[in-house]
Parts: sequence; structure tokens; C-alpha cells
Amino acid sequence: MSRSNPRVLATLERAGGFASAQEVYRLMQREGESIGLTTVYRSLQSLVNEKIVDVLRRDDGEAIYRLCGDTHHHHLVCKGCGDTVEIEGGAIEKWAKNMAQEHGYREIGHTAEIFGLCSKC
Amino acid sequence: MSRSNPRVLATLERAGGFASAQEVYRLMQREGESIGLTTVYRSLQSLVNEKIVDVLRRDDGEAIYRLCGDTHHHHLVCKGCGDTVEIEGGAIEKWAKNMAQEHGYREIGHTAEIFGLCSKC
DNA sequence: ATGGAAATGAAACTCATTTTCATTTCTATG
DNA sequence: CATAGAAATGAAAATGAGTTTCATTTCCAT
Repeated sequence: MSRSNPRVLATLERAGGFASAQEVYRLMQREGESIGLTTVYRSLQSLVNEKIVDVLRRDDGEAIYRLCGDTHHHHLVCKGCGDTVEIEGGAIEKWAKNMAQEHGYREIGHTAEIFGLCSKC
Repeated sequence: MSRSNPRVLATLERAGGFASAQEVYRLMQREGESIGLTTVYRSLQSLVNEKIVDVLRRDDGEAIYRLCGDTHHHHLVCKGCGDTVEIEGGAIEKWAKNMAQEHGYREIGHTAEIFGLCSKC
């Protein structure tokens, strides 16, 4: 198993805590850091597993990685500019739990994202 | 410009109103329909432009197409056997609308899936 | 008919992401 | 210190979704 390369995390932070793997890679290259694209992907993957980083998808399907706080939350993403708001999902948690119970499911997880156009777009 | 091929729409309907382009294509092939992958993509694209169909993204980034207006529902998926239950999401709809309004977002859509282990697994 | 516009699909292409595998770097233990 | 095994690394090849190109076919309107 690979562990997350700290330089990747540092770069993601420097990028405003929001970038795709390719962007992180290009950024590191441009700043003269010697690293392989494979390692960038692996590190981001590890950061996701360690729940230090969150993955979302751009409209074109490219994965974007984003530093996130530890409270479990959901996202409100603008389809226009990609701006993201972290939101509480109390209602969702309950809904998920209810639905799961109703159908006899255990060890529940869920995903929920809202997307639309922000006031600026 | 191309127009949407009615057989593609029919197949998407038959698929439960919810499938990726590749799935629609494979389904048509399996059922002996003669069609090219390109046409499937073009037709789905047109259906999206005509707002007959909606696009979402799977977790792996693959685009999935969904009939609009179709009373929209969510899925409860078993991580073990892949069994899927379609569920109502009234609570989610309200939550999404509220959150969006609260942050000044318009033209809202959302995704929400629950996953866990079913009673058999 | 017939000429042009729209539709079609095979194949080549793009591009993000994953896999493979040989090499390098650590690290624990003798 | 030596050194063997484990983990990390990255170049290159592979994968797979989606797009583009272009030659061919199908549709119509005249």
C-alpha cells in the first residue's frame, strides 16, 4: 500500500484546496518539484481514504480533490463556476437511515450532492 | 445537426429510465438492434439539449442519462450483491430546495444514493 | 429522377485514470 | 556496517469513456 506523499497535500493546499489530479501534477512540475503523475494519483487516493480530502466530479467527469473539514457534510456545487458550498445534511442522514431500515439494509453510507447555478452565474 | 434517434429514447425507457451511454448501446446490441455507439452518444446529447433527458455522473465519472419528468427516485444499493431498490426521496427534494434557496442557487438538481448491506448479505 | 441536407457508423483520436513492472529508497534486524 | 525484505516511485503501456472525422447512406423537396 502506498502512503500519501506530503508534497501532494501541500500542493493541493497551495492550490486553494481545490484541484484535479492533473492540475496538482502540472503545478508541481511548474514549480520544479520532481514527481510522477502516478504518485500524484496514488497520493490523492490515499488522502481520500484517510478522509483528509474529498472527491467531487466536474461536469466533464474529471475528478476534483478538495480539502475538507472532518464533520460529515454535503456539497452545493455551481455548474457554472464550480464554486462549492459545504452544507449540513441532517435531513439526509435521517432519510438514509429510515429508508435503509425499512428495507432491511445495514452498514449504511450515502452520497448526496446538490448542483445548480449560483447567484453570480 | 443530428436529431435524437427514437430507438435510443425507447431503450433508455426500457432500461428503467436510467442508464449510461455504453449501457444503452450494449442493451441495443444484445437485443439485435443495429446502431453505432456514435449515434447513441449523439442521440443522448440531443435528448439532453431538448431537455427530455438529464445527465448525472456516477462515482466513477461515467455519465448516466435519466428521463426527466419521470417521477424521480433514488437508489438503495447493496454493496454485497448489487441488488438495488428504488426509493422515494421526498425529504431530499425539500432539503435540496431549501439549501439551494438559502445560498441563492437556481436551476437545481441533485443526486443521492444510499448504499449498505442487504438482509441477505 | 436528382441534388443537397441530415443522419449514420467505423475508425482514429483525446484525455483522465489505472495497471504493470523494473528500479530506487527505507528500515528493521543481525 | 551490511543487507534483505518491504514500501514507494515513476515511465510506459493499457484501459475506457467520450469526441471527431469523414466517407457513405438515407431522406426529401423540387
